[in-house]
Amino acid sequence: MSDPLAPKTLMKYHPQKIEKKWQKEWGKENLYQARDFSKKPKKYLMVEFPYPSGDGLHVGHIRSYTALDILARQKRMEGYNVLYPMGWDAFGLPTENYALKTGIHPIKITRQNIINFKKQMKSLGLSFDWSRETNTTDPNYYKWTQWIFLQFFKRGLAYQAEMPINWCPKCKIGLANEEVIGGKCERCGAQTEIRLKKQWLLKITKYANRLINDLEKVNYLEKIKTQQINWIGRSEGTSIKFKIWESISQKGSRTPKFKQYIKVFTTRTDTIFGVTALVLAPEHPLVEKITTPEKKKEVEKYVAASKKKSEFERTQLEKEKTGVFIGAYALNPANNEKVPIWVGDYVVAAYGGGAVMVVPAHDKRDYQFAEKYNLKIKEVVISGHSEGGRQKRPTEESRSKSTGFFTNVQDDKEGRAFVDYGTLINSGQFNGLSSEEAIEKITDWLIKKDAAQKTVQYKLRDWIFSRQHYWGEPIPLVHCEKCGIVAVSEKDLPIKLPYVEKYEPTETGESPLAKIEKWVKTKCLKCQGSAKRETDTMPNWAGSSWYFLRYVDPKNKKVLADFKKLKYWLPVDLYNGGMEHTTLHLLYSRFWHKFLYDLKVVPTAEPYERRVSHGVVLAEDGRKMSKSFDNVINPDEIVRTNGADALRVYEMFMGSFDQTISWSSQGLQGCFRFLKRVWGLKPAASRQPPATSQKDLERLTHQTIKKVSEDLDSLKFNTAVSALMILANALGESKEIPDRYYKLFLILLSPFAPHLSEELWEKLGNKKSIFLEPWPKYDSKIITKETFSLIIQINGRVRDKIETPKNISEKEAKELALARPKIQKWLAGQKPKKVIYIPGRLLNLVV
RNA sequence: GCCGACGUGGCGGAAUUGGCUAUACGCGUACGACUCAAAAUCGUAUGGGCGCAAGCCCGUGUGGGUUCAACUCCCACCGUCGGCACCA
Repeated sequence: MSDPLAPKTLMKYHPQKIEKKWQKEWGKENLYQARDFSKKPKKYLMVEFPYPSGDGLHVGHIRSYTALDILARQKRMEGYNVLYPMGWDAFGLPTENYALKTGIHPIKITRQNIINFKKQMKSLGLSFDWSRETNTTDPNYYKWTQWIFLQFFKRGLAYQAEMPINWCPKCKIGLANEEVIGGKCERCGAQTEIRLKKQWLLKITKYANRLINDLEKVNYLEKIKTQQINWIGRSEGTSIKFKIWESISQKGSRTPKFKQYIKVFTTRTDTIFGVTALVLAPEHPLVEKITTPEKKKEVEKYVAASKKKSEFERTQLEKEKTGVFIGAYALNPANNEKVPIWVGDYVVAAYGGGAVMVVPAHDKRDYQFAEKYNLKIKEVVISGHSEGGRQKRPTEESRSKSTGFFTNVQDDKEGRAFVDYGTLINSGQFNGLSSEEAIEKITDWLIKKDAAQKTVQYKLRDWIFSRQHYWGEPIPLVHCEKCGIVAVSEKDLPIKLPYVEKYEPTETGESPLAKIEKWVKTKCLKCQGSAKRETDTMPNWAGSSWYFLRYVDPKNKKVLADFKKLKYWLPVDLYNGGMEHTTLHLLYSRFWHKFLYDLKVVPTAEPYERRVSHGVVLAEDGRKMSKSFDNVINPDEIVRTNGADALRVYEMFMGSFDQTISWSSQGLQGCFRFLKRVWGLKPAASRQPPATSQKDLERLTHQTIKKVSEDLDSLKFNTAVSALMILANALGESKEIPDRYYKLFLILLSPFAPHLSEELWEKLGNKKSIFLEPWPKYDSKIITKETFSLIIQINGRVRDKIETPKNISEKEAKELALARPKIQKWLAGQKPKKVIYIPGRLLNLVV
């Protein structure tokens, strides 16, 4: 039985009751609405908007949303005009697949899922500004996605090309290389294959350089920058022309002709004297033209076979390299040697022109290839003084060289190519040069002979932008028999997705939209003749590439967002999301933003000032949460049993924000207990505790203000919570807490556990929300004591501590130390040889 | 294979311009209080070894090194995790 004398305020902590109450209350007051052009300084905080799946909110989402919610609440209390919006990235395959399975229309499913997500978010007390909610599937939103596409098209940055694309036979959809994970479709997991298909592409490569250079302007985590740079993969090299020795292929003809040539890209021009073959990708246009008649059958068979393989299969390093000699030869422009031309599927068509020069002695892949087909191996670089100093393993390589490098490699399947920079041999006039020098000099020499060009290559490829699916933004173009491809008038946007019953993918690989004749048939804008709509749709990356702009002005009908408003709010000050989005999504949205910047539609060159990523939340068993493992944590259930505040506090306390972590139900209970203890703290306005203990409490409170404020700035939420726990423990020790410390504690706790804090705040008799209180400031005078504990070490080991005044001198410290019996014991009569004194820290006596 | 990170109690994790006898905070565990009992709650203890005790010694993956002083810096090795995929 409970204490009959206890007042009503000391009832048990029932989060369920107070949380609903305050969520309603906050909703009424519009506390979280951001004001355009407010005189307060602005702060734009953003989390990645979710894909509203049928599974509902994942506890990983909550980690991210809560973290920035805490910052948003704190920044408001610090006097900022905070924009913390939320929206829905709702186009995409899972919804479409689910719709196909159940027969419910994607529009309906999306609507239901959004309702559920929103309900869940509200039950967590997240302070989003719901008046700015956006949805990528809303025609008023995708009108502007289509508008942006039209600008790309009008400026020649959207183009069609017949592309060898990854084809997912299950989803019946073309995938960008970026979407193929391990040779498998990113979405459904089916093995992909290569197909040729006419596709829309966006010329992201035009922005490659700026996408690298402008990283200097922003504050991303270093590893995120590195990821972006590596993905773009800029490399400077040389494109070398190898003339084709055509006479060899023509029986009877004796005089060699060199009408055509093969362009080969290399970063290792210094190895050109070691070239012993060329290999073309199976897709290379010259393969068909220069293959000799007697080789034709064999080559065709090989090319056909390799087309069936996915890029992943073809490019496995472990896999044996295969190829076929096509009967033709080329001329090495450096030494006029005749080298055989092969076709091999380990060469990637889309990179460097789809042709490589084979230098077996200095490239691992080439070495493997040469070994298999008995090509010549010619050594042209040896280990030695290299001015660049880029040699990675000189000892091993030089040893193998001196003991007969190529005689004993037969049994070494790894290949022992010397791939580092070194000194040139067997390279005519360039012998003796370092690789670095040789690259420059040989390139210049070849350029003079008109046999080479300096070029920059990027790993980054243009973004394949069409999807043959229903649930995406229609591409706003029209195909006219007379005029070709014509842009839809901007006035006619949005081109709405037709509402139909059937939207199954077609066997032909065409979009389901192609079957809807009424929709497809239209008029050409130019000649008024009959025309057909483009039936491909956009990938779901499209809508998410610019949503942060729409939050600024979500209802604008004239432009995608008002320029003045953009100028007020941009850039996004802090953008948080999953590590898995730090290459593709981040790159794509930066690309779109730069394009819009060039059009003077947006005021900044970069969209996000600071980007951080949070770690994944794994299941309790350390595996990924998944229905099939039956280990998914349902947030609704936790809110029901322990309350949103406990869930929030636990998600912040569980570990370092950026690190992967396993869920722990017991950890959650610990945080729930913490809140229960907070609930039970008893403030007392009247009686004051003894002055001394009050002083300690005052100091601890100010220390906590400092700690929590600084930890929030550096996103160290876990240690901020721990500081709050320490303060709560101290408050719990004093029977009656002076109410100003109690209040300060509640304010510090409020961003983390908003409902509980608001409730307790109200119980104190406050009429206004705790979130209208200013964020407290600490007094550094109160934090610092006049005394400190001086560490006394002997030979670097701590042997004693003395509480001394701050400004004690070395001499005084030494005298104090030597007077201590403990120290005398350790010294055993010896005199210190050396004394190290760090003021305010320690005294070390060396004997 | 390449790139990046990391390695601290039974567990999640603190502490790194080198310096408060590393392990804050939380979990777990043990014992105790309350209870007929359990749950909840509260209290105490909790890295290892030796010791009755005072105390001493060893301890941040392993082995070396720099330093008065190393979880923190350097070298080598072992291990774990993440990302990428023959980029010429």
